[in-house]
Amino acid sequence: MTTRPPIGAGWLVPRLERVRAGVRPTTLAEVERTRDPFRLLVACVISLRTKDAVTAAASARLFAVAATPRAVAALPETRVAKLIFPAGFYNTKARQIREIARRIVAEHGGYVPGDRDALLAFPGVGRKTANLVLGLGFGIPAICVDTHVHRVSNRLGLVRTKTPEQTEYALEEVLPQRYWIEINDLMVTFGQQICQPVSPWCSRCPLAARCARVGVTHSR
DNA sequence: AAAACGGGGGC
DNA sequence: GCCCCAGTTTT
Repeated sequence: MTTRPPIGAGWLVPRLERVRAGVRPTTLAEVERTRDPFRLLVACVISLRTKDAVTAAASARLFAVAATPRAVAALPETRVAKLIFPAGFYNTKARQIREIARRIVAEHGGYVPGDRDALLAFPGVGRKTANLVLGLGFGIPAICVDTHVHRVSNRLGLVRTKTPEQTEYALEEVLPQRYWIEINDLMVTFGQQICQPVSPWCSRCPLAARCARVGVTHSR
């Protein structure tokens, strides 16, 4: 039984940054270069169970027509649905997006609230979406755990958790707060390019030396 | 904790 | 056909 030295942020983060520097940004990352909380919020809702390229195209079409809560709230639900097609769940999402826009206008003076509980109260918004909006849109430290962040964190041995919410809290203990906002983007890129769900590229992974490889049976 | 939601795209 | 997808909500 060999004890592996713990992976510290000072070791981990520069290597993840190198991975990200080596690849062209994903289409969804381009969308999320915006700091506009409303666009981030809507793009996040659209992204649910939908591939990032489809999400990026869908949100771009919607924002070309309506990019503010007031403008989106004024659109008929069917119009929103047509604009975000072919994102998965497009009917459900159209209703949610419009309802979110309506409530931002009615309850928050037309501006996305920079408050986690207020964001979570919107339909279709969970911790992942709320934390991404807080981090990227408001600069409020938050770790946004999607499937990539959850899988990668556990596979590396950084945390040992069952649910994404547990991962969020565990990562807060492991990572200094200054990394909380960027760690999501870093790990997602890493998870897409190297540490894929099945058959990850361990042979070209800059973290392989200290990876616990939890749950990895086949690799390249 | 597990299933439902609910649908296109890629192979 | 079958499996995947930068989750959320309900049972």
